[in-house]
Amino acid sequence: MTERAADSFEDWLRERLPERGLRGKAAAVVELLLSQPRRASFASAGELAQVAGVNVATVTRTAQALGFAGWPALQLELRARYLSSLSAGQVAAEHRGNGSPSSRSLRRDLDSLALLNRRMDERVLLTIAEAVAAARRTVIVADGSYAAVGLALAHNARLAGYPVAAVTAGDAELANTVSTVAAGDVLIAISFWRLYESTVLAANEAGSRGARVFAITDAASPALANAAEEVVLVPAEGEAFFPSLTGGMAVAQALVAQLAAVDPARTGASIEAAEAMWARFGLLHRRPATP
Amino acid sequence: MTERAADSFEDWLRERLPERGLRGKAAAVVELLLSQPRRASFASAGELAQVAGVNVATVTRTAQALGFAGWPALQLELRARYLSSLSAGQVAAEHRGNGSPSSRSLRRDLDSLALLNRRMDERVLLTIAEAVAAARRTVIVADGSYAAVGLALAHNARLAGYPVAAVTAGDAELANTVSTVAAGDVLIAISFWRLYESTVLAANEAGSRGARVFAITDAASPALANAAEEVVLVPAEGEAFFPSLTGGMAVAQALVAQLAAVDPARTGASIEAAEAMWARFGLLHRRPATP
DNA sequence: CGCCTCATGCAATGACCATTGCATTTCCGG
DNA sequence: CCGGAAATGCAATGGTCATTGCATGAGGCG
Repeated sequence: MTERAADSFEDWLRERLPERGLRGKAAAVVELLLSQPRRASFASAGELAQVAGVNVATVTRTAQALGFAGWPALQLELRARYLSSLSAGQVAAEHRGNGSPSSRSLRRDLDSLALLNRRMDERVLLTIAEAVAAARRTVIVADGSYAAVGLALAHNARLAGYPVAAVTAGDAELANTVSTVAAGDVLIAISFWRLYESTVLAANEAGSRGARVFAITDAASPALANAAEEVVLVPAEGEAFFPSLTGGMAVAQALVAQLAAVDPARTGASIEAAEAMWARFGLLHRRPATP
Repeated sequence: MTERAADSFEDWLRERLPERGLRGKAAAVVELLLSQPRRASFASAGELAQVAGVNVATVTRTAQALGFAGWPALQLELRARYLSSLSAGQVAAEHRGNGSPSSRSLRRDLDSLALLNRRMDERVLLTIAEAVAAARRTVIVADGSYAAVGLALAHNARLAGYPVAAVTAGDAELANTVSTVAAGDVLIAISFWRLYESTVLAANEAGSRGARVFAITDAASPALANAAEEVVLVPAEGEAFFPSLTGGMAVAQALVAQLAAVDPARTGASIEAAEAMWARFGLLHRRPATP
């Protein structure tokens, strides 16, 4: 979907909300429709319910709260909007495979990354990179399967020469870490699909202690958006049950590239030091000479 | 669909026809798939049958004649191709950003992922997924920044219901783990850019103990290729100093998608158990009502 | 024209779908 | 804290789905 189309789609959907709003589970369904429009276009109410962690009846009732007779009626509208947001291509994609789950997964990740490229406001990435570069230290909060993105970001940011640590090992460590956060620090909260309570608490706590807070997420969760100075939205719609971390990893990669450009001399020196250490410890396998 | 995309789609479909061809009604179904790809992407077999003037059983049997298990399997492939044909032009046509490091990084990751989609031999992913599903247990070796990919793969494979562990914390732990590897196990070595000596040793050792060894890497390293039954090549060229893990993450995602399809009942039960546990521990944030 | 093979329709079957009434849970306001 | 209203889950229900065995029809060949 194009950026303008996405705004229009979201505006349209939010206009249909009842005046008193929606509570917990129904709101989760709406967020899922917004963050996974492709799935919403095809999936059964049962599948949507499973992904959103609600009962199938709630999907039906949410559709009705939005002014439709039921799920099929809502889905028809969602599908039409989703398809019309895709423009007719002028260049054929090269199609591979026979529709296996793995090839579908790769294709979906490609689509998500294309969307990410179109949507990304690089000033936000620049803001975050500069905040990290200027920070006393940076804490990245990421748990469960999101930990991978947090770890990669922290590891490479450290290689780039900055004091960045990822907290991925549970609530106790997170609480201990956040209790030391102060003004001058940066906290980056990474959360896709389902939002951990502890992540929200950490973001709010860090903010109230004067740290700058940023979020990398796949849905416009008000709880996290309220806590964060900037939010990076990343498509994370995956094949089957699992959200895809490919877009998140690409954002982590982009952030580090931007961070490395803030002070090239500092980053260069840090990398040289790391390389010297690798050589001293004999960590790397000697590649045979190219034939 | 564009003319060239239609030719490719049509070529693909006609290649799947049985050698002796199709007669009357089945041929009408195929013509309908070609002439109304959007309907083919969404409609039930019953609706297609009605439009084509055939019995619903003929739709199923035509799908089977084309090499699919049934209508849903064929439709999934048709849908993926139809959507790709709509969005592919966007992948190729739109270029964003003014050359900042972050936008160059995102762009490069998109190109890498497009390359990965074109090159990927999905039979290799299927082989690995089936090996993991049949294994006594699976060990993923990934260190340094590659740890992120290993952790994500292990975490999601466990969610899918399989005994998979990642070793990411250094040589001592790796040695201890490999010393327990035996026939019936699987070892997946993940290594990009620079190849850790310990990774090569672990792969060789596991192989000599009778385990099946697979590698996910960005270069055709003879040392690792010799040790591995199959090698998945992933473009990992990143912006600036750092290799990009985006392609690696996409492959991990694809593997888990394939793994989840090996025994859907097992994976479904595992996910249900995990969800019940999340609910019991009150881990997930309740989203507030949307205003 | 007759025979044989393959294609196709009919109908039974099991699975999944969406909806809704009732009971329970949750949230908000006093 | 309590009560009431709304949200939500459970389960029953009727409908639609896709598949497949059996019977019949169609087409091709001798």
